[in-house]
Amino acid sequence: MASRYDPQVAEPKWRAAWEEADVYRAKAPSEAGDAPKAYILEMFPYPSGRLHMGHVRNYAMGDVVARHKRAKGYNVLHPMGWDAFGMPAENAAMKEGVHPGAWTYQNIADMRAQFAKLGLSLDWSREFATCDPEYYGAQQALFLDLYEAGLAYRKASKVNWDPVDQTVLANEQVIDGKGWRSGAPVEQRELTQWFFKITDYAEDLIAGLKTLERWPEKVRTMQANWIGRSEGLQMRFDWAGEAPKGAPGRGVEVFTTRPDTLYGASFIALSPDHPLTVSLAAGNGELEAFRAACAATGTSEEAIETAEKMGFDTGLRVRHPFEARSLPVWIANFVLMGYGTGAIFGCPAHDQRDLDFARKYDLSVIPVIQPPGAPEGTDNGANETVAEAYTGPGRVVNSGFLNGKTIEEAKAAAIDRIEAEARGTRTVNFRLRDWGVSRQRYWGCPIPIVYCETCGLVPVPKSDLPVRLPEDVSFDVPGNPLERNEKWKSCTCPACGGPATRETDTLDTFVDSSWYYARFASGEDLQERAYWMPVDQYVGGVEHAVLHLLYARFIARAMGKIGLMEPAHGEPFAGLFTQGMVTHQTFKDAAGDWVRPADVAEGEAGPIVLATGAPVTVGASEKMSKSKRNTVDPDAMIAAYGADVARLFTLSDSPPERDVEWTQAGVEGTARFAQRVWANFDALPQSPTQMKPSGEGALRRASHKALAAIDQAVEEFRFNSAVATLYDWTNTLKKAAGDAPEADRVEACSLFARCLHLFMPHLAEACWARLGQTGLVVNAPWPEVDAALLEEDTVTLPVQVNGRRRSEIKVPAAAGRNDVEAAALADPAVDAHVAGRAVKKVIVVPGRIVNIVV
RNA sequence: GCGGGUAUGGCGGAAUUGGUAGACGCGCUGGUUUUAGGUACCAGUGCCGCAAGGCGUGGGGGUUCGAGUCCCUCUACCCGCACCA
Repeated sequence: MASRYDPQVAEPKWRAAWEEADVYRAKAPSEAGDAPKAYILEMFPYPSGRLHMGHVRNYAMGDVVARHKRAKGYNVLHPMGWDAFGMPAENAAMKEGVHPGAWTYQNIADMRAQFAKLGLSLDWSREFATCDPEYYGAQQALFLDLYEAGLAYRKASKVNWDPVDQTVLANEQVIDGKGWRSGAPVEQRELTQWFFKITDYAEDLIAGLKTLERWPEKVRTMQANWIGRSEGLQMRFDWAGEAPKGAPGRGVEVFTTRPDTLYGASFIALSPDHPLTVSLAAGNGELEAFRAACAATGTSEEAIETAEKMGFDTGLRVRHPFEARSLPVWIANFVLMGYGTGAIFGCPAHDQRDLDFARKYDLSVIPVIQPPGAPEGTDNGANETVAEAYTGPGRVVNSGFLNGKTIEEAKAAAIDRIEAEARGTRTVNFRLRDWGVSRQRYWGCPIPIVYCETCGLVPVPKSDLPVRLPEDVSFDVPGNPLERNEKWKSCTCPACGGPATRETDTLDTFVDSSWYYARFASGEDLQERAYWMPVDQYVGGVEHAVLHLLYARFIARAMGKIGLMEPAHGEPFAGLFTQGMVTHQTFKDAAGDWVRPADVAEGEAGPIVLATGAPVTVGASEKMSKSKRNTVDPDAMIAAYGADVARLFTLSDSPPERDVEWTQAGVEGTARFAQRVWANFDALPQSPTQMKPSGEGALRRASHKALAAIDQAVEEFRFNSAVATLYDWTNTLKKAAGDAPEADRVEACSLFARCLHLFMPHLAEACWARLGQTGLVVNAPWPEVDAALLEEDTVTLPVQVNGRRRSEIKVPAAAGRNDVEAAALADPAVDAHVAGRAVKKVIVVPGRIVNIVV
């Protein structure tokens, strides 16, 4: 009587066995022997309290890689922890009156229990939460080292202020002019803040991208764009005549990437926030009003798109560097203070913004680049009807000593001359700004600095770390509870013992996640850290392409500089894989409210709400979210189908980098697969033979081919293909049950169980035990492919006539070209299509195909 | 605007990288078991055609004995950045 596999019974049993044997603990470097190391890491979760299907997919992928490496004899580190600081804990505190710490640790406990049920190959002995004082204390020490090294500093600057969360945001956290968490329009405020000097590494962070061969091209490009390196010239336009009162220097400094178009310059434009603009505006009501109008323009995508070019003529003039003429100095709303020098020269013929501006204020347009093949004197800008600036390639014209040169030659020549005349220098500019890390929040890592009335800014001595968060805090009013907590705030100065106050800002939570991988690797032991780093395979969502992944690359370099990590590990993640989301069908009722997919049934005239019969409309399959009511609870799926099925489904239907759609029918298919697998093992004799298989039976060939295919697919992150091969193999095993020798079936099942274990570890243990194995399959070595079995004695070759498949022939694999050709020509179906015509050519690709050309 | 990507049956997708297109799964059709529904199992399923055969990987063109794969060109959609001089 065939038995069924019951995951509800089997899964807890095998998890207990793994735990008892402590199978997933990484070996210390000294115990690892000759085994190479593999550090496999998935982005650690925020402890929201509930696991979602996206987590399941993410961790299932990392688990496949970790198990594969373990089976192949690597010493694997596969840790897990919690990215535990952040706003949701404070929001919960405000809403429910619970302490953020209590809320967070309860969530961690809940999620740890959910994680346990998934049966992941995690080494929990290294678990920590970033809100543990041991962790944030070590982070405070790291901060002090950065301060010592000049990589952390304090300055007053305009910052992005989120009025809802009442905190400062980094540039990376402002999306389309809005706070990344609150969605509130961000305001500009002048505040004194802590910054990390990420710009010191701008060049290195760009250069390092080239070495990251196992990163997605997309992520590397996004980072390169974000850092925004551009080569050009910073130069001065000297004042024509008297310098304006209070103007620093001998002229206006501008940055340009197009020094080849200097002869096309027709105006200078300053940012509304340029220091010269500010000084000119003092006492000038009209200019003040202009600046105010510029500041009022929003920073959203739409506002920028539709913003009218606005200008203000200062009446000042500067000299052209190469020609005896002068240019007007304007103030223009489209010039950003935050990039370059906050001033530009305008070349309307070859820059669209400059052209828009010139047309509006009737400034001259001087074409200096002639497109290739254009006749002499072609108008590409001067004519007032031309509305598009020419930015393509060409030769320089109307440009004195630059005439006739290519754009690249002219750039070099112009820079050489400006440098020779000491008016400027070749410069590289970056878009990247320093990372503002101060947050006016409670639930974060306190910045270990005090302010003393006599000594000023004083770092907290390392021996006094950690600076712990106070427990007695209230969240009844908005703002930072640390700021209001006088008892915590006031302290004595470590230097003079006099009265002092603590820094009340905490660190951006992205600081927490930018070095946790190093902490997992070793705690404080730098030798062990050097052994494990870098992370060999990192797995996570693409939404962190510029935030977390850029910060982590920076901090890894900074840790190299201050001796907390090998400088060679400046790239912390040697391999990166960004997985797609889990989506699910959405439905709405007549009122436009979201309806849970589980409440929908197929009615006679389309989908209806099961309970009421009311019609619903079908929406797109979208990322699971509470607001759209299309989430699927992993716990419910584990209860219904088992963890193995939930895990396998998230990997089976789509390539891992793409989104996968959760469907009920698909999950049921996966559950059927699990039963088919078990049926194959259950069909073996009660005491399977221990005889070695021999010979070259079809089952043995098919099994070794499948093994090789799965091995390669897993290696290349093509998990969906590996799963398809497992399905296929299952069908093969079933068909072979009647006729293959028992020893061959046992061997095939043994290979199968070890492949299956990457994806369905619990079921694989049950299968392994059914084979009479006494050990655990998680400890079984990866099977060797018998290469001899991959080669066939006879091959079936398709035969084409004029490129169309007409027949197939069976020939010995070792047959020579002439024999294959003769066999093909002798085939009756081929002969019919040749139809007596003369054969011009026969192409024989050994082992592949025959093509007869007539 | 700049950058990256995708396009294959009713659906998700596969194709050893230039060599039998559609593996595997879902769905669907027919059958067996079942009191019935469901489950399970068996067979079939790219399109047109009774068949022979023809057509077929977003559109058009090219290279080749042979193209989903390489080249040119066009189109649609998705993602990221965006007044960065």
